Amino acid sequence: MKPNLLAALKYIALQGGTRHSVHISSSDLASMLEVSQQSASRYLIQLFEEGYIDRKLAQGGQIIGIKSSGITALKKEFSEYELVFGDLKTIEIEGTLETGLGEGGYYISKKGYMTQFQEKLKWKPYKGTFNLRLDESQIPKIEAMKAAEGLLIEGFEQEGRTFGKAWIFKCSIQKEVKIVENCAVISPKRTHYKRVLEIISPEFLRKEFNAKDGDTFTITISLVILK
Amino acid sequence: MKPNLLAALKYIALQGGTRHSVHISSSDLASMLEVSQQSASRYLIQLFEEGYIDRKLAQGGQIIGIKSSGITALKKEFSEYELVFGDLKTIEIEGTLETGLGEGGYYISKKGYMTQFQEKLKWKPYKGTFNLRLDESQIPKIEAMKAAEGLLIEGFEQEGRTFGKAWIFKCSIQKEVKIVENCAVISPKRTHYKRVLEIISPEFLRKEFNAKDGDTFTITISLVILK
DNA sequence: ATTACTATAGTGCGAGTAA
DNA sequence: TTTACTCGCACTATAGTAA
Repeated sequence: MKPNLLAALKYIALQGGTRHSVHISSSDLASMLEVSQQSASRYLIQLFEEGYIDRKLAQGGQIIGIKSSGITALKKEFSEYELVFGDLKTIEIEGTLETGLGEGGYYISKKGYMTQFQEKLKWKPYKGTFNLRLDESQIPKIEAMKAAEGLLIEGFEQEGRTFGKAWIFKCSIQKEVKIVENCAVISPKRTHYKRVLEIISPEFLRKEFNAKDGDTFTITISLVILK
Repeated sequence: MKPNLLAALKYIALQGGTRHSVHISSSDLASMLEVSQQSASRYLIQLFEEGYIDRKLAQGGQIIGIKSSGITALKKEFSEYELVFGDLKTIEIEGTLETGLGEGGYYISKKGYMTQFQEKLKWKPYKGTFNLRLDESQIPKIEAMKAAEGLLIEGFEQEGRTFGKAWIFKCSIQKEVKIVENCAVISPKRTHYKRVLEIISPEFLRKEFNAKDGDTFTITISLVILK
């Protein structure tokens, strides 16, 4: 759906069009969108032809109702803005399992991290990480997660090396009908963005799910810190 | 700002552009918006020229940051969608005082309504209504209010006449620095929309505010029912 | 790989106007 | 008042291409 048709549809929604029929004239719409009456009229015709609205000409205007496909389009737009500005409590992200380089496992097994995990999560992570590869389309969700505040895991030095700060977010992980609660996503503080999400859990998740590389999982990340 | 420039700006925001600089190429943007690389390039130039973004060409793309005017534009869009789909707790509406026909006063003084007001609001309304005339631009807010659930005032019959159902919403009313809490908006259940908001209060508001017709007031309506 | 210019194709806009 | 058609023109999009 083209942006200016969506803008027209939004105007109808603002008049209450998602909840009941509204009486609108093409010149009302025109002045709101700052286009000519003719263009507004054309927009309404197009919205109708593309199945987003019902319309019926009436005395001094038209009676318009937004159809379900129109509401769907508006909601999709809203949910995108919500990722940027809304105060979301959970985010669902989809990814496919892949075998890491063992790096994640190396890092988390460091005592400096491990003691903090146990203290803050109240459970002891299994020694490896569960790595989900994400699609480009999931970047907005990752960004929304990074904008929230997780539990801070402090960095430390060991053997002359620096191990950086990280945020952790509690999450659940799901494949088909099976769900494992009490997992956590680790998000290194410095890296800008990454296409792989590292998850820790008290369980050995690969075995728990009987999973193989390429399997699709959905994780539900909690953005609120529950003490 | 034109809708398709806003759509481009939203894409940048979804990549995290409201919070930090992001690396984006014109072809990334092009494929998201389903336009040519050339058009996407032009959009970015326009967003820059109109002061919505900062940009700097870089290896394999460009580094883009959204400037405050860009964030303002996006937030405005978000707040409009919020009126339609968000679960708002309060809404602020502006209107100008006008003298009603005495009708509102006649209705609310009916015993059938008055006893319900006292029961549900815990105060006795002053005998008249305070009428604020609204601008067309406030319709979305009125619609958002009507979509919420207020306290239901039952209708009744008297002397062969029917007095209809209505919703009431608690609100405060403000002119400049003076605020009066404990007011309520009455919204008749049937009328489709009206350009006048009727407010009741335990006080004689005109006197309280030393107000005259045409004065501008802001009311803050609470959409959550506090028992 | 990029960005983004020029030139052309095409879409969309709005004035005029009929119903 | 409406809606919405035709039509001319302008703006916008894209192909080709240079840097």
